[in-house]
Amino acid sequence: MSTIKDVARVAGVSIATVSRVVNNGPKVGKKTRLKVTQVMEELGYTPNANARALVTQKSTTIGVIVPALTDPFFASLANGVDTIARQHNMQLLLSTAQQDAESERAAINLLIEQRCHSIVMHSKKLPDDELISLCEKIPGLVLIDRMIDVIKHKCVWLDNEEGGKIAARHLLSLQHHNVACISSKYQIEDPTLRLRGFSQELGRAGIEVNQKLIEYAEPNQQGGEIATQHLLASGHKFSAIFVYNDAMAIGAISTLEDNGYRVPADISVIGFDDVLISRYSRPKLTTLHYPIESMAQRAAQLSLDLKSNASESKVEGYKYLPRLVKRESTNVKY
Amino acid sequence: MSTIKDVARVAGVSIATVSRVVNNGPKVGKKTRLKVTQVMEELGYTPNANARALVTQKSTTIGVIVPALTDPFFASLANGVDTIARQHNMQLLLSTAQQDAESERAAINLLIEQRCHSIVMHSKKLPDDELISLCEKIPGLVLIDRMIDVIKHKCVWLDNEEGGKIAARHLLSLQHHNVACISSKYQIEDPTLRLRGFSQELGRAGIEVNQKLIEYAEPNQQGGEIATQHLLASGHKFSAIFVYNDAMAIGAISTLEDNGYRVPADISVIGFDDVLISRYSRPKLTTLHYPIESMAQRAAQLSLDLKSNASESKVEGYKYLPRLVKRESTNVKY
DNA sequence: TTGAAAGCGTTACCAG
DNA sequence: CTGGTAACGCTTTCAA
Repeated sequence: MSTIKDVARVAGVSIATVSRVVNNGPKVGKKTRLKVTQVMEELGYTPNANARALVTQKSTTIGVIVPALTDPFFASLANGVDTIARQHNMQLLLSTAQQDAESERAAINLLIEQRCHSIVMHSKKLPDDELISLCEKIPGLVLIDRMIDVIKHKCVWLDNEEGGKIAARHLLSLQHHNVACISSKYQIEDPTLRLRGFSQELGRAGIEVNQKLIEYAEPNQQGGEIATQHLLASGHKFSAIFVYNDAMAIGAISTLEDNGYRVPADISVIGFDDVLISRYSRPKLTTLHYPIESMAQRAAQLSLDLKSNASESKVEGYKYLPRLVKRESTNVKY
Repeated sequence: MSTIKDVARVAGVSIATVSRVVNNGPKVGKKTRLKVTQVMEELGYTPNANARALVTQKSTTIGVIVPALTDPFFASLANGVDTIARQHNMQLLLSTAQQDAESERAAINLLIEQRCHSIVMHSKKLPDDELISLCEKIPGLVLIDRMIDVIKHKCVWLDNEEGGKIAARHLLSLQHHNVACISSKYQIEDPTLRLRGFSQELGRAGIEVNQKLIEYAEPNQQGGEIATQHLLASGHKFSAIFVYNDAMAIGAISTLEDNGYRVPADISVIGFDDVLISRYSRPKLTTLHYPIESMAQRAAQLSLDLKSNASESKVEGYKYLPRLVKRESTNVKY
């Protein structure tokens, strides 16, 4: 791979001149510029970004940390960051982290080694204090889907509690008073908050969620199926289910129908996230839209801003609200 | 951000020694090593990958070029590469390309600038010759989902034609003799090959596909809906449809049902790709599994191999076969 | 308008 | 076992 020196030699100029041409620098004779351009073409010269980054101390790369791209939710997240990256002629450097602290730590370290311009990180497992000191060390670091009060201004998150409330209001408006819940067995923040908001709002209407009608399972389709079987087996009556996410909701619907219940005629089901499949399932899923792609764009933009004018940006952080998407899986209680 | 020099100074040793410690090099006194490690910790030192790459001429990054991560198909592709990357302690550098030559060209250039270790590229629009010369220039470049004979050994692709044949055989085995086809209006390689294989195999059974029963549309759900409307409106009889991809197939099913046809009782539908939604749709989609994740892993591994022993590897390239996944949308003709 | 040279943070070779 | 030093490919003063 030819270097700037090769070009300089062949073109009969100094490397400084070549550099100027490459960077569209000013003060280059028209003839020189032409000659150099020609030689670059001829030699197939491509500048070395590493060398550039080294001397300029700036990279054209935005780091992203997510669990895995196979999950459409995280693919959208990455895609959102990519959108912003492209607008700034930058590229994504992806570092995937398992769902454990050690792995998240490794992922961020790799990104630091690469000296990314800035970083958008999805971290559920690293403790607050570690994230806080990381934020101190890395000006362009932004946390997505996580809110830590001290570093609020570097966070972009969803109001999960409000999501639960919206779901509750929707079900209430459809006259459902006996509601079941299917939550994630991994009681990290999100499921807890959603459930809390949901219960609170029902409480305001004078309805208490029967603890026996709350099931905890793996947050996937199968988990939804199992949880629903339990619910059904419990013998308690309910006319609607608030489910932790769409995959579980689809599992729930499938089990419900297998047991002779029609959705939404007999039982209403509401999911969360509004991932792709919720539009393809039958019946189409009523769910809460999680604007992850916009949030990711916001996060990416924020990371860029933080890096450039590390001083200002008095923003309080960005809190997003989920939005009810009424489709077919909920209906007024018959 | 502290550098190797800082560490050396504080630890009272030379940078050469620090470098040895960082790289777990041999010949370092136990005490020295301890001291240095300590200082590194203290200063929060992280080696600079750019500087490293510059001097060692090797990067820890694998480049990937795909259209966009929002498409689950490409997300899986990226994920496959990531899996291999992780096994080798490398990271993904993502460069997204619109579906046009200029954009693909830009994407690959960015990756070359970054001096990735190797590259897995999904390119549908760049002309063969350009890709061929690119392959000459970049030892670690591998093409996925594309087969160019001259550089076969750097390609990983699916046998689309065979996919069409498999679909034909399946439908034939279910006694379907009047079949319609829905193809993509973008007659790039894939749809053409699938259709060709399909027709050929039917031909072998003495059945000719009625040209009036072939529809071309946008390769998405809506396209599938529109194409199906046309099919229905044409007045021709058919008991099965071979659809270009799953999204279109789902659209087809939905239109069919809206018009009073039951799937598969009245009409069978077979898709292609086996993306996530095909398992969630109702009825669950019979389709041809496109092993994109394995293929991506293979491609990534190949790119790594090509780079290390550029000489050997007499492989003829990797051709993958789609596999029939029989679910619920096809059935024997009543 | 151009060139010379310093230096970015590392590695790796050669001495000691 | 340790240190000195020449690269790696490039940008950016400073002079000319």
